[in-house]
This record gives sequence, C-alpha cells and structure tokens, in this order.
Amino acid sequence: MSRLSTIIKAMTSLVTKLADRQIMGLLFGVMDRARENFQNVADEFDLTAPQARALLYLGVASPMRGLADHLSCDASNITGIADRLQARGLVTRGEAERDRRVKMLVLTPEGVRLRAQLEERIAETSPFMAGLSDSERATLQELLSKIAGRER
Amino acid sequence: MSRLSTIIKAMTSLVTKLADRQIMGLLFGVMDRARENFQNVADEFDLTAPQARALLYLGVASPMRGLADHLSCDASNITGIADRLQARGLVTRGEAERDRRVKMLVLTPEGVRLRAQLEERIAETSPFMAGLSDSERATLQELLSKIAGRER
DNA sequence: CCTTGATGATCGACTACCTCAACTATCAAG
DNA sequence: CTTGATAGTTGAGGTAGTCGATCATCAAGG
Repeated sequence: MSRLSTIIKAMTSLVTKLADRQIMGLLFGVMDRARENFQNVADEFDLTAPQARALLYLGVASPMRGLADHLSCDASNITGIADRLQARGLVTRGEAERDRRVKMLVLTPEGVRLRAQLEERIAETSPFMAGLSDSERATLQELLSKIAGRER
Repeated sequence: MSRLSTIIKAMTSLVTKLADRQIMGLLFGVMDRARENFQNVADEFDLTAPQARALLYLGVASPMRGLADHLSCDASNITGIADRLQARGLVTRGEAERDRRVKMLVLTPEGVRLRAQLEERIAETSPFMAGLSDSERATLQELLSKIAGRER
C-alpha cells in the first residue's frame, strides 16, 4: 500500500471517529431527555420506571421468566416487582396451560386501563415526536427500522 | 367547516396516531437495546449505571449540585455516589474558588483514564453506530440535532 | 417406574439507588 | 447582624438488583 493511501486511510478514520463522537454526544443528550421524560410520566402514575416498563411489556400476558428477559435482570428480581404490581391490583399471577411451574402475569382490567393511559402520555410527551415534520418522521422511522432490525 | 373536511381531518389525525405508535414501538426497542448496551459496558468496568453516567458527566469538573441536576435526582443521592467513586479513587472532592459551601467533583488521573475507556467502548458497541452508511449517519445527526436542539 | 438434570419461581442476605425531612455551614442582602 | 436561600450531609425507609439456596415441576433415559 502506498504511503499516500495509508495517510488518507488514517485521516478518514480520524474524521469518522470525530463525527461519531459528535453523534454520540447528541444521542446521549436525547436519550437523557427520553429517560427523564419516561421517569416523569411514570411518576404521574405513581409507578417506578421498572414497574412502568413491566406494564408496557405485559400488553400480552407473559410468564415471569419472559419479563425477566425483557428487563434483562435476574429472575428473582421479578418476584418483588410482580408483588408490588399485584398489590396495586394491576396484575394477577395466573397458571399456565402445560407447565405448572410457570406463573403467567396477566393485566387486570385496571392494569389494561392504566397501561393504555401510560402509552398515551408517553407518546404525547416524547421529545422525539414534537416538532418533526411528516417527512422527517418517515425518515426517522426508516433509520430506526434499520437500527432495530439487526439480528442480535 | 364542511362535513367532508371534518372527516378528512379526523382520518388524518387517526393515521398520524397510528404512525406515531409504530415509531414509538421501534423507538422503545432501540432504547431498550441502548440501555442494555450501556449497562453491559458499565459492568465491564465494574460500574453501576449511575456511576458511569456521573463519570461521563465529569469530563469537566462540576459541583455536586450540577451532577444532581444532570442525573435529575435529589442532591442527597449524590453524596453516596460520590463516596463510592471516591473510594475507588476515580474522583476527589475539591474546594470551589468563591463559595466554601460547594465541593467540586474532579476526576483523578485514574478517573480520566477510565472515563476515556468508557467513552470508547460505548461508541464501539452502540447499536446506533453499527451498520449505518455515512449518509445515513449524516441524516441521523441532522434529526438528532433537531430533536435535541429544542428549548426546554 | 424412577433417577437425574434442567428450569420457573421464591426466599434471605446484601448492596446500590433514591426520596424525604432535618441539620450544618455558608453566602448574600437589607 | 439578622434573615432567607443554597450546598452538602445524615438517617430513615422503600425499591431495584444480585447471588446462592430451596422447592416444585418437567423431560428424558435407564
């Protein structure tokens, strides 16, 4: 490889890294706002962030194990979270069809209602939604699909 | 307003809401991955998520109050976080120039080094960076600026 | 049938995070 | 020099999270 192309390659890599840093900075700012927003909305409903995430996930009933995977935490942690949601009458521990070990977390009617309100408020207040034009939203959707759609 | 335009307006609003839901779904998927990724990187360095966020914020020294604002939590919470970072030798409590009440959190050389590694790893592993073309990154940056740049 | 190994959920102990109320020290202004 | 606001700490109390142990159940072989 020629010395020139080596130099060019190094410079390109440098520029790319600088641009990445800048994007990461923006990204973290946006993510911080999103986090804060989520926290605020959860507070409105007297929910903690993990409780709110659980509620959103339970749009379809799920074994406790599934929730643990979704929240990527230890299974034992779910016991307490489910306890507190159950104590507020938002969720019940049902039995599964084939396997008597698993307990299905199922939203109560009250839970369904609260979940809908939660979803509504989040969409309303999200910093991602406000102030983007229709075409910008379309572009955003496309980019997000690309980012989200990768195999893990 | 004519009945027709009323109907059209209602339909438009409906379609917009459906699209928003879809975007929110994608967005939450991406955010969950970003959260998980952040957690994993923090784990690599034996840091908790709040500790890692604090470290990143302390690129420039800050009074404890500033960190509390950034993490949007109660000031009393910072005492413990700072204690643990200090116990690991990543940070010191310095005195401020004009105001003897405030304590400046300042990264130690070790803290600076760890912070740099942290930043590096996050940029490397971010799901936002991998698999986007240069032009897509530019577009992303533009959209993020628009989202982030709004007055609060 | 009956062991054997894996899996779902719970419990107990322990740490970190977080809030609130109370307190100290300091500042700033009248 | 009082008065009020602000920075940080402390203690109480609750949630989140991990780890190790335990119990019940499942699933597969012998």
